[in-house]
Amino acid sequence: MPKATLYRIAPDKRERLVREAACLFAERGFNQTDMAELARRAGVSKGSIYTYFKSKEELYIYVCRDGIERSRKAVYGEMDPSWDIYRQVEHIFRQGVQFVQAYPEYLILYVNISSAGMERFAEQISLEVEKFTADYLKQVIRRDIRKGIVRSDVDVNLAAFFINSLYIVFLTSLVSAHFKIRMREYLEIKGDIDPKTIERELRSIAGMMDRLLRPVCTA
Amino acid sequence: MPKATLYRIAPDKRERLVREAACLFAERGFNQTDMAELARRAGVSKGSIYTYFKSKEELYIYVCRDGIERSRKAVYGEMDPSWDIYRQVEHIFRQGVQFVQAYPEYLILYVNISSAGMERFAEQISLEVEKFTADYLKQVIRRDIRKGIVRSDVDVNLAAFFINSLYIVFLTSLVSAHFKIRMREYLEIKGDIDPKTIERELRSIAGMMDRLLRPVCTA
Amino acid sequence: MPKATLYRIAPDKRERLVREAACLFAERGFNQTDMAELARRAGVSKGSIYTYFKSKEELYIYVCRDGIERSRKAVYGEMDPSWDIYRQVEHIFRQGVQFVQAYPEYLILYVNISSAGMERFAEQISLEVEKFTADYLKQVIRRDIRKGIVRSDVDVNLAAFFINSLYIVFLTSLVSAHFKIRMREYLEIKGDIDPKTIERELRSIAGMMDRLLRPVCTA
Amino acid sequence: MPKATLYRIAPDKRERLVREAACLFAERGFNQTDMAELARRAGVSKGSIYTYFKSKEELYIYVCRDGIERSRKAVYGEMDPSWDIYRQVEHIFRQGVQFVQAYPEYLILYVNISSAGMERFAEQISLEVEKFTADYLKQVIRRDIRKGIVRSDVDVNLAAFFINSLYIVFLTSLVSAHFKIRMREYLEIKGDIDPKTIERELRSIAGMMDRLLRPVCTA
DNA sequence: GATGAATGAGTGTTCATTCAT
DNA sequence: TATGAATGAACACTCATTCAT
Repeated sequence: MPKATLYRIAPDKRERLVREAACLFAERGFNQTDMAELARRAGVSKGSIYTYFKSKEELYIYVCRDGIERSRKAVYGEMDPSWDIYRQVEHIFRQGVQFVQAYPEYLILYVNISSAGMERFAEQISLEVEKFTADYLKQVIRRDIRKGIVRSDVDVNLAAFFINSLYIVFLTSLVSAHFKIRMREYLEIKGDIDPKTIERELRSIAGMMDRLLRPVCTA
Repeated sequence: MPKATLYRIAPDKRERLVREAACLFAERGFNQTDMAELARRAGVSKGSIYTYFKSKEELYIYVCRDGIERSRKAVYGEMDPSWDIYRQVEHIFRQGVQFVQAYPEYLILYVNISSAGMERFAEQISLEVEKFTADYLKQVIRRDIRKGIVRSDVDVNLAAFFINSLYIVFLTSLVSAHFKIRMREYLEIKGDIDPKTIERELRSIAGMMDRLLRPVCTA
Repeated sequence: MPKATLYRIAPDKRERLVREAACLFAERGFNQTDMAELARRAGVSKGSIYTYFKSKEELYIYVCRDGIERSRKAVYGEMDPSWDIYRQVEHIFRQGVQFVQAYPEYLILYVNISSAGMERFAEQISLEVEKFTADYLKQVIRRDIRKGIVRSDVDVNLAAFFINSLYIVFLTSLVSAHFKIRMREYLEIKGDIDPKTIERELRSIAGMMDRLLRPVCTA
Repeated sequence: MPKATLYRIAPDKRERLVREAACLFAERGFNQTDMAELARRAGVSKGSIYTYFKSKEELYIYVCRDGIERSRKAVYGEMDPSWDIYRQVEHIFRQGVQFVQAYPEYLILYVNISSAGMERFAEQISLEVEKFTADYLKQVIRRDIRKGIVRSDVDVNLAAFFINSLYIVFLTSLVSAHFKIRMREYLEIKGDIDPKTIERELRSIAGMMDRLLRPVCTA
């Protein structure tokens, strides 16, 4: 979707532009981001951006897709598909936390797609983000039902939906002002949300997964 | 925070303005909402709005708070506090669904507070929304632990956090373009998200609550 | 020119309105003065002002005229017309300084009539302010030429013009930001313009008057 | 202070903009000048103006400073510093008159800096205008005292102040509605203020200078 | 391919004045 | 007579996009 020109310029330059765009869009939101400011930050001219992308909208979509890819690589990249669902989910959460702390901008972009007036972006992007994770989780759950390590009466779709919902809320609580305040209130955290708290949450989420999916041990 | 004038005008007029504002803000987002269009829709002059509110921002905050109040009334209004947590949570979800279907704009406003560039609103509003629900849920859970109908090893804060997270994600899936697509993908819903599907989800959520909180029946 | 209503209200109220108007107009200028703010400061309603005056413009003119009258009373009120021109001019300057320090707003209003976009006010007010002083000075100078205490080759009109010019510039140097800076630069005044400096200037001006008007003493 | 862009555009375009701005600001005053109208008159777009200047205020200051420079060139440009103070002052007045008749807008801008609500401009501009003239006059007066052609008991600062005051009032009488009316009243001028009257005034002012500064010829 | 000057529609807010009560 | 809610034109400034160089 970006113009061919984008791929002809120095990779460094492209990377810088795309990264600055992600940060700026995440900082201000789509509408409030000024193409001139972006150009300045990225060290290119306003005109140049328009030789790479047809419009601000196209750039935005490109940046979002790029973010999805990066996060997927970070989260699923080093995962062994043979692990059981419990280990995989824990890995996903842990990698997600790490990615989000290094590159909060991409989660912010993800969250923004749900906000008012962003429907046109949702139409173009949402399905591609969600399909991958949904399919992935469902397939592992199904496999582990067959293996007998997930209860057989579990509704696979709902389980996947539920796992991912928690994932989203939890990660968003690390980047959005609102969700940070919310998490602090619920978990009665004073001061910063530190690694220890996060670790505790992660373990507790693992516990929940167990309670929900693991067949009851009947002696 | 709004000017005293707001309370001196005909209630009909005030209601219309505040309702139209909610809908328009939810439709377009804060920044993209044009005060002139709002005035037109509400049947008042642009100048008048500024005799009720100091600024667009103040109006926005007023509308958000008003929405919180309305939703609280709808959700908690007819609830009997003596019910057990399971019944109360079910009631909350059911009333939430109903409210959100009648007035989706207010949930959209809630969701928007998490988007980029809205941090200043989060600072003013988030705590007041979240505190109420957090406190409420925690207190009921605690009571029901004492009553022995909730497992005593449950982390109260995390349980409340978890219940509310699901509540938010589920309701948002009924109003946001992105979350609708996401839910349809996860739950493999073709066509509209109909009452039957919702009912099924609600029951399944109830099941989850049970599994998570109910003491294991050891014979 | 103001409406009859103005004279039917309590004198206190009228005085307060007219005084606040003078101060506010002097502070902000005609165009930047907000009738709502004036109403607030004067403790009356916006509507009321419009029952006393047809328009902001009419009020402005009224306030200017009122200021002229007040300054005239202050400057010429206690002057003995039988004094010679030298004594009278000194009295005028001295009283002018005093008035301007007590009520700087009126001189500011006077100065403003010369600014861009105020021509319509000049047309209504300038002549009435200037005529009085011009006539007065000329007549005293003429009388004192006849008395032989002013040189007979003096151009009466120019002398009056000159005296008044100095009067204006000197007094304006006590109230206008620009003219204060200017006077401080010329007279190398550090810090505030204090009574001592003013007194020195006044004496020096008296000296100038003498040198210009007094017949040369040929022994 | 203006943006670098201003110096990169065609000089014609810049000159036209700056001249139209001077005229319009002088016609309407700072606050009443509409940037859209200025753009129209200058034959550029509103947006363009903002690529040259950060704000209306910055443009105003630029125009004022530009006017000061132009007037200085016109008044002091062809003056021989070796002339005595009498000849120099006469030259200054004469050139001032000529400049003001060709470009009345710049004197109007100067006068406006003294009006209400313009204090922030005074703070930025007044000193730079006044310092030059003040220093210049004082230095020539001092030199001519040493030469014996100015009385040695003259207060140099006051003399400079006085000369410049007359200069301002006289020139302003040629451009401001109020001061025109005033001068006509004092000098009993019917109809226009024509070159003959001006010439008469100039000579009379020269006479005053003599009387004030020239050592009394004691035989 | 890169630049950055030019554009002009768009927007939040102000404010003199009116008029129903 | 007093009030203050209502009005809507006005206005500074922004910004995505274009295009000549």
